[in-house]
Amino acid sequence: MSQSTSEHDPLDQTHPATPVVPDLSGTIPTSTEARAKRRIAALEEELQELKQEKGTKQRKMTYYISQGRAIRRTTVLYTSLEDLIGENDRRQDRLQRGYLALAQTLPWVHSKLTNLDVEDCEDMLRKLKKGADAAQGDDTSTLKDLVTAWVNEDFRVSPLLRPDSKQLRSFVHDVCGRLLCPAEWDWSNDCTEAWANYAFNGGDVEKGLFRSKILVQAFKAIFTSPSSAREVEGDGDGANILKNNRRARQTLNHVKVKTCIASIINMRKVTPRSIAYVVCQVRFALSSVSSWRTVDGDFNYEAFWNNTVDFFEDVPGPVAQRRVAKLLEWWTRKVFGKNHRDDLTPDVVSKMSVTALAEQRKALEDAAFDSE
DNA sequence: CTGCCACTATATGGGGTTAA
DNA sequence: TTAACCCCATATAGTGGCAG
Repeated sequence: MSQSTSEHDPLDQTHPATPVVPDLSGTIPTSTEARAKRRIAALEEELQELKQEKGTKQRKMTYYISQGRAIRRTTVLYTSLEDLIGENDRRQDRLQRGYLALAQTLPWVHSKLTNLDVEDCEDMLRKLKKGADAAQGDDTSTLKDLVTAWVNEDFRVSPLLRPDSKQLRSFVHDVCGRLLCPAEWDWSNDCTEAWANYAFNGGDVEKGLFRSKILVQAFKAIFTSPSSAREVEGDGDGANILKNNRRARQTLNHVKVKTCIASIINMRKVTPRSIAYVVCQVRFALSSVSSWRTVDGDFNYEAFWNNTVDFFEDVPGPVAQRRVAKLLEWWTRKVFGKNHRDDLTPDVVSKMSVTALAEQRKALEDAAFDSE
């Protein structure tokens, strides 16, 4: 304990109780100097790599052409390369939205990146990562216990799941297998942890998607409290976050309600990325693997996470957009209760700021390219 | 290819701390 | 006092380098 407190920089004034979310719409994401330093480091690395495989540059044309021969054979038959690259750029937006999500949860990071020098910056990021991984591990272990309890309770399974061992989970176990099974497949007619009532409606893929009880339970266990997860039922609201909360709420909320993760990290509504996080955690808890791996057999967690985030953030049209917004509202109501106000959080993630960041990134890359 | 070693990431139990 | 968050220590699994 003494160690972690002593590590706090006494000059560190960026630990405010009520952080101010920076306005990213018009500003440069990080200080030009710090960014330049990082960029230089990256370029130097690149240069070294290029030196090692010299010779490719002289015969640029033939090299490109001969390399291009592989594309139809292995990559795409009809799609134009421009479309392909455009698609990749679109996916890159996910990273930028990620930065904005970071700025939302840790508003002080933005200015730190601007003001600290490179070494302090690296140190900060290392520590942030440490905390991030630790919290993830904690969630994994709590869910390992809780998920067994929920599955045992709700499905009256005959080989009861053991909280301390994952041997019997995954597809070995009928219920786990059913919950894990991809929707398009058929595991005794109904599949997948994500769906409401665990039934997948073949006609409308989205119907009930991301509304299953176990997901809500897991979400509440992580973001409000393990005990609050017990009170998830049917279509009711999650009005009782904690018994302890009620009194505090009645006396109007000047005082912080009992600490739960959501209030600690200043999360006032359910976000796409938090759902994606929970979905992956639950999927892992239901599986039989004992250690996080990006790829588990045929299943790729990273792709799974990406797809989930894109489902919410990268929405094709206005109709789907409305549906997704509805779903997020449903989640927020489910987790925080129907009287919950979420309009206190400034909406940093605006189209404006994403565009601004995209332009800046492009300018940066152009500059780097020109300097070669 | 195999065995060994070093290193990193993750899992997990336990205990400290805190808010109500 | 209790529930729950947070942190630490330790064990274990995965990874990569390297010599034989």
